[in-house]
Amino acid sequence: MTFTIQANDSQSNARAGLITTGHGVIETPIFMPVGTQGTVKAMQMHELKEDTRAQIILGNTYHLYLRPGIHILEQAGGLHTFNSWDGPILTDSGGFQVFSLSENRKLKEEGAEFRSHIDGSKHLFTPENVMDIQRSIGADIIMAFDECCPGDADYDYARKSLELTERWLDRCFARFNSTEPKYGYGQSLFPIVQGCVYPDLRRRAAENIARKEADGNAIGGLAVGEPTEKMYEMIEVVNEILPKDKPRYLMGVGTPINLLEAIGRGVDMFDCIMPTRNGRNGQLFTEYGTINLRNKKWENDFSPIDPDGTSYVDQMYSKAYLHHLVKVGEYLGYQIATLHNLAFYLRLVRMARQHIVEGDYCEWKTRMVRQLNNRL
RNA sequence: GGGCAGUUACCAGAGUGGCCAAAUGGGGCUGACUGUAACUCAGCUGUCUUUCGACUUCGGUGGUUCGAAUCCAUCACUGCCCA
Repeated sequence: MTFTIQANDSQSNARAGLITTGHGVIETPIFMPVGTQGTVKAMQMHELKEDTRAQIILGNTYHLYLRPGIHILEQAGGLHTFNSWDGPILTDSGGFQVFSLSENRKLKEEGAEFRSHIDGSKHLFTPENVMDIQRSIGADIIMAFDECCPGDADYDYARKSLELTERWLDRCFARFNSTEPKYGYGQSLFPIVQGCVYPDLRRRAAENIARKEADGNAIGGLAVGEPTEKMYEMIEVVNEILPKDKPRYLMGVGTPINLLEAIGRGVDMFDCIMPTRNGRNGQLFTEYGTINLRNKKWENDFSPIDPDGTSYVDQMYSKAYLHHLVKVGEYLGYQIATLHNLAFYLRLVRMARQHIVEGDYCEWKTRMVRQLNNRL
């Protein structure tokens, strides 16, 4: 995997670049749709590729390990052939499930012991087997196994959590470096900066990770309950230290405004469930603010879903029709809303990229943030 | 014509003397959702009031009772059964 920077913004830390993987090139900054269980919910692969113009999607180690199971993915020849997505894939390590399934797990030095949310069965995730599993899934970018520390953790907890994550990281690299890809194309391991909202912990974590000289670096443990300003502050602290010539991935973030703010602070990659889940729950994102489709006000608004939208659904269907589909719970409603939202997120990062290249990113961002804040 | 069962809020439906403005679903309105245990979750849904609270309700009317959605009488309507 290689990363080349094509343009730097003169007024901010924003940059436009190209990531080259075994499954093609990614133009950054980029948003990566989340496809936890081997599918971006409600989306066909051709819709992802042609209509939302996604360039890379996510999968999740924890979910894919439970179902369909690693042996099936190996028999299939990896996730790409299994799900028919021929572009790049990134897998999360299960570190986020250490956080979100915290009632069903036990942390130990060796790893995290989980109870399956499906059948209650016990499983142990270690840095080593998480690397092996991600080798078997065959993602182009695989993530270190970490503890995603809650945003409101106290300093002592955050420090201990970070120390564990750092010990796990060394074991991740040891395993990763002593194993080979299984399907004939390269894989890259991204370490994850933790440290909660404490600048000194974040700095220490970033310095440690910078020394690993990984193909790319991730910032985790943000947007997990801390104030947004803290998140921005932590991104600044960390990006001072993380190598400038490697892609930076802000995990799990976020709102359209979060993306623009983070891009301005030097982040290149994002993923978030927001466009997909919120879409299924009736929220649309547009350049002029968010729309709650369930609201009565849309029942007789026959204007297009998004006159500025680039996906065909934006012009084809009216807000009133989509309001109806969402209200009655029709599958098509979830599909249209998801497609629109993903297309919007991808268009947003393309616009960001273009303004970085053209050199007016900051002015554009200021204008956009004001609009995006609206509630329509 | 006779018998039986029933009539509760937008709908369905519980409640059969005080703990009832009345369970629970659905529907409606609003909100939440940030590396997906999420097509999920939360709040509100008689009237007035920000809250406390006040007021008006359980087919109609009239009773019994300190007190009635709940008991009695009667009328109306609905369903089923027998002629």
